[in-house]
Amino acid sequence: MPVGIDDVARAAGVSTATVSRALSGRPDVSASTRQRVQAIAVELGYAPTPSAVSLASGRTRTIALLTPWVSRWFHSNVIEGACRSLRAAGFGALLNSFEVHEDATRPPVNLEVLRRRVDGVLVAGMTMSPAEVAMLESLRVPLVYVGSGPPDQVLVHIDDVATARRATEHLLALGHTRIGHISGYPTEPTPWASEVERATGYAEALRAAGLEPEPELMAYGRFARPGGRASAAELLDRVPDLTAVVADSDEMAFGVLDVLRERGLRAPDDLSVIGIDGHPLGDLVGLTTLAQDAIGLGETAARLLLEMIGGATVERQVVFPTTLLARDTACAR
Amino acid sequence: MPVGIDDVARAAGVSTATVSRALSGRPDVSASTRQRVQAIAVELGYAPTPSAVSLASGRTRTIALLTPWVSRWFHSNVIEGACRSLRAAGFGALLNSFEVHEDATRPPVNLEVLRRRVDGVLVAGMTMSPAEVAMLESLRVPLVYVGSGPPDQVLVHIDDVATARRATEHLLALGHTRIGHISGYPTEPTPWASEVERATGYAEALRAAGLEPEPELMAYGRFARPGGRASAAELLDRVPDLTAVVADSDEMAFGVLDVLRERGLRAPDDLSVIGIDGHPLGDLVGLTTLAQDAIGLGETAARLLLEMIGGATVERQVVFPTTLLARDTACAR
DNA sequence: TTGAAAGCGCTAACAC
DNA sequence: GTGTTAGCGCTTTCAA
Repeated sequence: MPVGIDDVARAAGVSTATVSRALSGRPDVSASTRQRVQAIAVELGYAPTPSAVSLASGRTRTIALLTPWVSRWFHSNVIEGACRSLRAAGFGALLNSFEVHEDATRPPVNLEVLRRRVDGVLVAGMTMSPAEVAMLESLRVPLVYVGSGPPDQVLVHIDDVATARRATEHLLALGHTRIGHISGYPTEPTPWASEVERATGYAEALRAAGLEPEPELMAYGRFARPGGRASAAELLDRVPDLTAVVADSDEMAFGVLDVLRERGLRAPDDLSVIGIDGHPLGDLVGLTTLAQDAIGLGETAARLLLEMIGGATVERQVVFPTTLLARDTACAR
Repeated sequence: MPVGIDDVARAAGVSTATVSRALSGRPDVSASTRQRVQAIAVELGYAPTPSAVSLASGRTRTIALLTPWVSRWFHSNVIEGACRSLRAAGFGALLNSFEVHEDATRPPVNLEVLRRRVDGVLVAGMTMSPAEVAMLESLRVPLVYVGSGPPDQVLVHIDDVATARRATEHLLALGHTRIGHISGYPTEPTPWASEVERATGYAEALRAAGLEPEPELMAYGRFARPGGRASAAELLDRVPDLTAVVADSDEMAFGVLDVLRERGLRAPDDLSVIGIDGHPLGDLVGLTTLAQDAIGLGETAARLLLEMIGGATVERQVVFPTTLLARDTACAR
């Protein structure tokens, strides 16, 4: 029942080798033969068996999408964007998501499952340990990182240092001087993790304004709303004269607003809040934020990956701009 | 460099067949041989080549995830849940998302790309045309639908009729009599589409209260916020005595709130609003809604699919409950 | 430009 | 319980 390459070959009166060449668009086939073979393939409803193609050619027309979550705003949008590019190229995406514990430790990801299974890997919003990076590289397939990644790798991202600096400067310009920072994970040792870079940007802005970043102004919200809430509560309790806060993600900023509501406080009157992301629902609460184009990041990253798979050399870093959406949650002191 | 099955066979002093049997856990191998082979496989870092396994066995240990979007709340959570089950079973997910046009017409999905590529298919929050359903069935692999699907298929979902009825009843109980309904796509002909069922539930509730559902009370928001906004504007303009509205999704309800804000109106004072979904950010605006467990739906659906792939027969329908989250956007007339 | 034939790395009858 | 062997359905040299 399933029609194979030799059914096509027989019907076309050529060898299977010629069918293979004709259908995969290789140059050394006469135009007339190619047309005939293509017509017959369509007529017979022939489609190559992926595993046979992979086994024989070593190519899979599939890439791996590595991500810690799929339902968070950043990640789902990066995936959405990546799918767009992949679809256009007829590539599939093998979704690999990982259990992330509250303390940021994931079970060391077993990337062996990817070996010989994909033509490339897209790492989305995930800080890999050096061991994992090494493992990935041993796959010997093109690699693209989205959001953050080792500096010597192909990376599509925003400028995290500049973005956090800008967020902080926005608050400084409004006259705030006691500004908290809600970061990701407290123990993240990877220097290129976005939270580490954002902390740098925050500190740079403060210093440029003649202020010293103090440990008591730092809290860690693990990029999610509950963490944002806990961090805000912590900062509010610890720093009585706190007037503003920079959250490394909008979801954490929502958590900050939760605490304010619970305590009968209001943004921006009692606390100015600025987030990073441009979550589409931020406007529901008038969240001031620095917006990034996560879909665009994913789309671009997948496109680069496909080019690399095609043998091209691509620019090492693509930096996306960030847009200030000045809304209601930040105001002058 | 890549270690193959015969490297293991040689090192263990057995045949490749035995290695295959030992490693894939088949019964007819002596315990001692199995242990030895396993130890050597680990030592050598052997992992079977997926395409070779698939080609020889016909199994892929991969399922297809069909979804129109990945960044929408419902879909990303279903996917997240499905990934959890799949990960536990060592299965991969091939993500297939589709371009959906504003008018709900998608390019007829070419599911040929799935043939021989997956062991099963999970259809998430996507109304398939009869032709697509037929195509899917011709794949001859287990199929599970999440959200909505043909009644004779395995389906994991909420009771859409009952949920919409309950939402409408909630408003009726508050004294509302002019209640609008913001549905999905205006031209959806598939009887089992959630929006069709929800429209039924809405109508049932009205009739039970002695009211007649009127066409002028219906609008179509395509399940997204912009559509919800347009629908609300339309209803508000068309029905001067409108006092409440049921939105088929929380994202559309957010759009309704947008319009109210733009017009200087407020919920629930000027219009009571109730959504369906339980979007985690609904509480930011106090959205009253009927919540469903999208992650649970995905997790369960994937689990069922895996069981079916394993040869088991599973219950045809799994119906998840829905929870009323009575918050601020709905009040007595 | 085309064909013949040797694999790609594994599984599954079948035989022992 | 284990080995032998014939494929699985393609791609890709190599010859012609």
